[in-house]
Amino acid sequence: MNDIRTRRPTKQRTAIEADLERYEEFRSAQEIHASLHARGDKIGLATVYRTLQAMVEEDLVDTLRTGDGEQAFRRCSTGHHHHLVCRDCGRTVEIEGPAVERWAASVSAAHGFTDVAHTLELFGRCAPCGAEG
Amino acid sequence: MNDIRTRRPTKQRTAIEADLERYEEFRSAQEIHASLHARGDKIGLATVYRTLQAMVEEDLVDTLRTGDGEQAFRRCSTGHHHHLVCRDCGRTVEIEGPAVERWAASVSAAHGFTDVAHTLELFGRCAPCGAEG
DNA sequence: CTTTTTGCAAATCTTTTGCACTCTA
DNA sequence: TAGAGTGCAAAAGATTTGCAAAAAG
Repeated sequence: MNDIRTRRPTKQRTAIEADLERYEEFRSAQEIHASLHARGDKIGLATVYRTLQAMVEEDLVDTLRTGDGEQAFRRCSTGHHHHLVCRDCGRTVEIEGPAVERWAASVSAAHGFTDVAHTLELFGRCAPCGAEG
Repeated sequence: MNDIRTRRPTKQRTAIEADLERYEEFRSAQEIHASLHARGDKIGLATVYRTLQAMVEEDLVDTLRTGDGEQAFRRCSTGHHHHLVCRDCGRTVEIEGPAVERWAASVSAAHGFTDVAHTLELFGRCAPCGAEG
């Protein structure tokens, strides 16, 4: 296990951070890798994975699994929130749920659990897709 | 694309349905396959995948991705609920969250989404593990 | 007898790992 | 120079697919 604070600011790492900075939404490691190559940064796929994984551990990026089995990443946004994803077109809406946060905290406490985190994603069909479907 | 209604009730399909019936929680295809073999049903892994996939399309089973990248399945349950899992010992508590269900419904509606499903899991440390940790 | 379903193995795809090499501190 | 970080290719794991054999209608 590496100490997070000893990580070196390499060209690759910097490029990945910059790339993440340019996007708000979740993208798969493969997409980020492609994005980097498109910009001319020849970074190995393995490095992208390793760096992204490290960033997750450093709490610099959020991660989730797509319904497709891919792991997706995005830079940590300021506020903690969840997603409402259209299962047809992939359109994603960020939603905040203070109600859910409160509920999660109280339920956890009621069962004696501490240090609780949660994952919550909503999948549905957005208005446009529902109309044409 | 096959017509759902023309699917034949084979021994394998029946065994998988029976196995799903015996469990309430989500299990990976691999676990279900192992479970079947443990009971003496020698069903090919590919068949398990194919059948499970078909059942998802028929809305007979729910599916989600684990943080591990595996796809998990369970029979469509009568009572919808979530899980509070101890990240140390794995102890799992089933929790119902009418508040969350309501919240999810209203948020979805507010954004014009229909046919919305959600996944919600809580991960923390249970009292015993927190005490000794 | 015709068509669907199965099993097996090979193929895919995403992610991880081994290792020699490069670059930073 | 020593050790962290990288690239490449091979390895792992989960899931899918091709195809001939078996089973259902």
